[in-house]
Amino acid sequence: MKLETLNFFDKVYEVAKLVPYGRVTSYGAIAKYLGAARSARMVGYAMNGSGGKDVPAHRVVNRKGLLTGKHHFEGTNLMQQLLENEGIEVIDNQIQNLKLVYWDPSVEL
DNA sequence: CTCTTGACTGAGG
DNA sequence: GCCTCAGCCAAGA
Repeated sequence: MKLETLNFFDKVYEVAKLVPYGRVTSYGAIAKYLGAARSARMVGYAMNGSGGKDVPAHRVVNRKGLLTGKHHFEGTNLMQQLLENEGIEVIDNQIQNLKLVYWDPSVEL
């Protein structure tokens, strides 16, 4: 594929796919890793197109570990279910022990 | 080109 | 720690 095909959105998908099982990261962390630290919002915006792709969007939350994007999933608790299925404790859209499951691409990679 | 939108974030009170 | 405000920037109309 051409480099030009790797748009901001596509890069977001690539990084999202790199998130390990049972871990989560933030929009800002991904943005920073892509060199667009100020474009955290675009990361989330990009995830709109993650549907139909192999992107584990449920592993991407905001910096507080809050499932702000759960409304973009089918059910009302699908995102939380997926996370809990990976061993991540989630209570009321809030990830517990965030530090333990947090994964920062700009650090881990 | 301009204006709006948004799954965010950091700073200030 | 919580709430509010403003800046950020790419995409779509």
